[in-house]
Amino acid sequence: MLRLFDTATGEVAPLDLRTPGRVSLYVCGPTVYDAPHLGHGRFALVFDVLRRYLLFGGLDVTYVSNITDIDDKIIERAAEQGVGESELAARYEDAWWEAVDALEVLRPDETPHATGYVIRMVDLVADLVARGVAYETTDGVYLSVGDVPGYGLLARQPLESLRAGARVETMGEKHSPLDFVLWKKAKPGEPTWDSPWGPGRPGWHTECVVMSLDLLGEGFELHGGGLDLAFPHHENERAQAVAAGRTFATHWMHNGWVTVDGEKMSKSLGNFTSLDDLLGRSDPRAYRLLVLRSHYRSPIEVTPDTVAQAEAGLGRLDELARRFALADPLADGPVVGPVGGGDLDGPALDAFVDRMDDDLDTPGALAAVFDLARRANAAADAGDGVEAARSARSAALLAGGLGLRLRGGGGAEVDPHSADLVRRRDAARAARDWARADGLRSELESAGWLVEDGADGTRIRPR
RNA sequence: GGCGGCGUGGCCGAGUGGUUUAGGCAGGGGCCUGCAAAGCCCCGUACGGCGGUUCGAUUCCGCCCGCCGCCUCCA
Repeated sequence: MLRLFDTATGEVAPLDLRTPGRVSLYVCGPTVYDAPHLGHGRFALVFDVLRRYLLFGGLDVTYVSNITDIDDKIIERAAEQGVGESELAARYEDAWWEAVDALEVLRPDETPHATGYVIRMVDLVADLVARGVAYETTDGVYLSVGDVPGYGLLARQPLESLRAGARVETMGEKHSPLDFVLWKKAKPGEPTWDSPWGPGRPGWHTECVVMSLDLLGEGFELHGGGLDLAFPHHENERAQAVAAGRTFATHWMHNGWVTVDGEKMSKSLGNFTSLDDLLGRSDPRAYRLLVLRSHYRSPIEVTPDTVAQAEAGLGRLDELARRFALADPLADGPVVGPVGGGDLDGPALDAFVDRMDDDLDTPGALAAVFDLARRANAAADAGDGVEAARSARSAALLAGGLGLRLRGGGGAEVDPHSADLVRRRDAARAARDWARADGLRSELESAGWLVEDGADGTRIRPR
C-alpha cells in the first residue's frame, strides 16, 4: 500500500482510492512562455516515477497534466517578440514535449489546454458570484478568501497568519489582500473571451481547478506539482472548489527544488539551466537517475559533477545489461503490474516495493537495484548462471519500473576503420604479440573507444 | 514579522535510540587478467555546536550557529 506525504496534513498517509484499482492524478503542467529548465524536468520526472510506480503496482492510472497557454507571461513575451500569443505558446509547447520525450516521461493521458476550457471557467466564476463568495471590481472578479472554510490548509498557516504576511500594497479594490483574481477584465490588445463581466480572460488558479474537476471528477485522488505551487496556486484552486461546494483532490503532493549553489533555480533568479543544455551534453537517463537518487521532497543540486556521477552509475547498470544481454523491460511501454513470478528475485522485489511504498523512497529503491546488480555479477563470477540471470533480470525490471532503461547490446555503430583495428588486435593477441596489441588498444582509445578483452575477443564501446 | 525545511564520511545521498552494513561516485588494498578494462572481495570508523533526557543519541527535547524556502509570478 503506497503511503505518501500529504501537504495538506503534513503527514505520510495511505493514498486512499475512490474506486478500488483505479487512481487519478492531476499534475500542474508548464506555462509555455519559455524553454523548460531543470526544475520543470524534475517535476515531470518525479510525477512520471509516481505514475510508473502506480502502474507497476497494477493500478489503472489516469494522468492529467495541463498546458497553460494563456497567461500574463505569455502575453508579455509575445508582445516583446512581436508574435501572436498562440504562436508563442505553440512554439514553447513543442519545446516542452521535445524535452520530456527525451527524458522518457510518459505523455499524459489527457493534456487540457487552458484556452480550451474558458467557457467552463466562466461558468465556475459565475457560480461563485451567485453563491456570494466572489465579487466584481473594475478590473476583474475576485474570490473572497475569508468566506472559504479552511483557507490556509496547503500553506499550513491559518488565514490570520497569512493575512499578516500579505503585501498590502497590491490590494487595489480587493476586500482583502489575500483575495485572488478569478477573471481578468481585458486590457487593450489582449486576447479575450466573452463573459458576464465583459471581455476578459481567466485567472490562472481558475484554469486548473476547472480542468482537473472536468476531466477527473470530484474527489480525485492526487493533485501535484512543484512545491512553489502549494501556495497560493493549489490553495486557491482548492478554495474555489470548496466555495463551489465540490469535493476536490483528496491528496496533495509537491516536489522539492532543483537548486543552484543552494538556491532555488528559477526564471526570476536567472540561475537556470535549460533542459536542452543538459540533455545536449549528457545522457538523458542520467538526469532521471539523479532525480531518483534523492528523495522527491529534498532539494537537488545539479552540477557537472553530480551529473557525471550519475552517468558513471548508469554505466554500471548498462554494463550489467550488456553482460547478461538483458531485454529492455520498457520495449513495449511502461512496466505494468502485477509484477512477480518465479523467475524473479522475490525478496528483492519486496524490498523495492517496501521502499517505494514508503513515500516513494526512490534512493532506497535504487539501492535495491544496485544490490541486485552486484549480486548478479557476483553469482556469475562464481559460476551460478541461474542465480545471476535471475538477479540481473530483476534489476532490469525494477529499473524499468522507475522508468530507467538499461542499454546493453546494440549501441553505437562501429566504423570500418575501428572494426579493422579490432580484428588486427585480436590477431595480435592470438599471436601473443602484446606490444602490438597494446599499440592497437591505444589507437582505439584515442579514437574514443573503451576497450575490453573478453573470452570472445576484443570488445569496444564508446567512452 | 508569520510559517516551514535543512546541516551525515573526499563528493552525492538514505536511514536509525545501541549490538553488522544504506546505496552510488571517487580513492586505497586484494582476486581475476599477458597488461588493462569490466566484475568480485576488503577498507576508510560520518552524522553543525552546546546542554538535557537515557544504561546508551547521529537518531528524542531545548538552546545556539549556519543555510534555504513559502507568505508576490514561479515546477
